[in-house]
Amino acid sequence: MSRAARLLDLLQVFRRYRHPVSGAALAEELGVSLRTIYRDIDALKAQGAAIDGEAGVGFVLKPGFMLPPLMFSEDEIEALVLGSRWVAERADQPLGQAARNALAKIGAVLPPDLRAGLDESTLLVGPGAPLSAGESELPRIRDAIRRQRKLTIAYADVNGASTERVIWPIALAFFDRTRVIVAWCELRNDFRHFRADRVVSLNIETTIYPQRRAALMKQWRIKLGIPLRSRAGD
Amino acid sequence: MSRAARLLDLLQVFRRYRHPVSGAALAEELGVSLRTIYRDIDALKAQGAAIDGEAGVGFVLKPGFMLPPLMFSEDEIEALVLGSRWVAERADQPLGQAARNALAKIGAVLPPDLRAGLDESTLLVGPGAPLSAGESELPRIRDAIRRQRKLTIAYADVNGASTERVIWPIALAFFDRTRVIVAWCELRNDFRHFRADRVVSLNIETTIYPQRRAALMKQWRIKLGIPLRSRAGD
DNA sequence: CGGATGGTGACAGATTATGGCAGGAGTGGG
DNA sequence: CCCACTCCTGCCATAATCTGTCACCATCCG
Repeated sequence: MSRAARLLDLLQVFRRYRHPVSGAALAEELGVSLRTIYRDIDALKAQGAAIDGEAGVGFVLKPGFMLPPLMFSEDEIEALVLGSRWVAERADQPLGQAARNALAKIGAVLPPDLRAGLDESTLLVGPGAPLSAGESELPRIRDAIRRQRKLTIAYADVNGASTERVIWPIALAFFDRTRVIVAWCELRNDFRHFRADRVVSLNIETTIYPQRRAALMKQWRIKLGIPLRSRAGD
Repeated sequence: MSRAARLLDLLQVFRRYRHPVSGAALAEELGVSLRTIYRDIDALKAQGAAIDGEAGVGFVLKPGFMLPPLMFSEDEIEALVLGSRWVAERADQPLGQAARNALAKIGAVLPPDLRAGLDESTLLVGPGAPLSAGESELPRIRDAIRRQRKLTIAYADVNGASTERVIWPIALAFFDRTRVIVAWCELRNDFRHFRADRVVSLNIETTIYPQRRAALMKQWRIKLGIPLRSRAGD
């Protein structure tokens, strides 16, 4: 049996047992040495499996590795498809690809009658202006936001003069024609907004900025008087 | 990338494309040689995947599939949240609500660490122009499209002159500032686009229009020279 | 027919997987 | 405290595999 097959088997075994399983038991079940089991589990973890190993207990696959079946109303499906199409059309390439992947995954766990709605969806998104040259860095900007890393940018202001700044990026706002980075600016010691297309160069620092993003976000919202909005459930 | 990872990737690619994909395309997407793709597909088949290969056509993963898809990646969650926020901001009220509801359902099946990403998501959508008065009927228009019902509308053209028409609505296109109904117009006997904000009044007829929406859609796409787009990966 | 595409076999070289062993460290029970 | 059990890591030599390339055939389509 190939290793790839064994890894999938291993997942099935985990889904079968709900209780902790010892590595030795897995080794015997799969006909392979204990050392190999550890390596396989490493491999699965590397692919995002939430496998929990406790000394003296065993391994458990925490729920959430596989996508469970989902049920949506027709409106909800249309909303998801429309939103994903907009992302695919207007956001950066990796994010657009992610939108398509997400939709495909949802489609795979949808009951067949609803799945048709995914393909046939009748809500279209008009084409957007292509991202300008400077915006090829959007994926890295998103990465810096996510990991709360400082960013050194060369930024051309409205007059074309370029300044170099260290900023703490906390959000990325999508407008019809521009993308704007929301950040704390070390130069100004205040929140500032930077149009992504005016970012001339960009470097992600290794240092994490000294306040939590959520806290900064809250301050920013207060400063602008933006109520909590665009939340999942309100 | 390890082989096991690539096999899972391959499955996801198949889920994304719903149409036959050539081996060469897969090879390029996964950064591997064509021969290896054939070997990988063999491996997946050996594990029970129903992958159909036809000469001159390509490969398709038949929805009789296997393993449920993996959990969403961080990018995918961000894409879903961003898309839903856009819908909540720019589409009509019921659809926006549906977007939020869908997100809440997705949140319910997310493991805690990813769940946080859903709530804290840092991608924002700028406010859009509020829907104009005439667009309060968008939900009913969507309903007519979905159920393939004829629609009688009073439509103000660019000069303000109003005409009454019977149309067969097949899609609704979202632009930055306007929403446009794509329909077959009985008056003109051809496809026409109607700005939703110029629809003065609207009545959903009980009769289903005489051609299937999908067929009309195809004709419309051909007429406009729109390739199948907003689809996975092209 | 020609072009595109699926499918197979063979081979050499690169890469990876594997088992065994040694040792560390945390948990739970006596 | 000790002990049994377990997770976990590093190392290493050997075995297995994976991979790209090339050649060739089969099949479908216009």
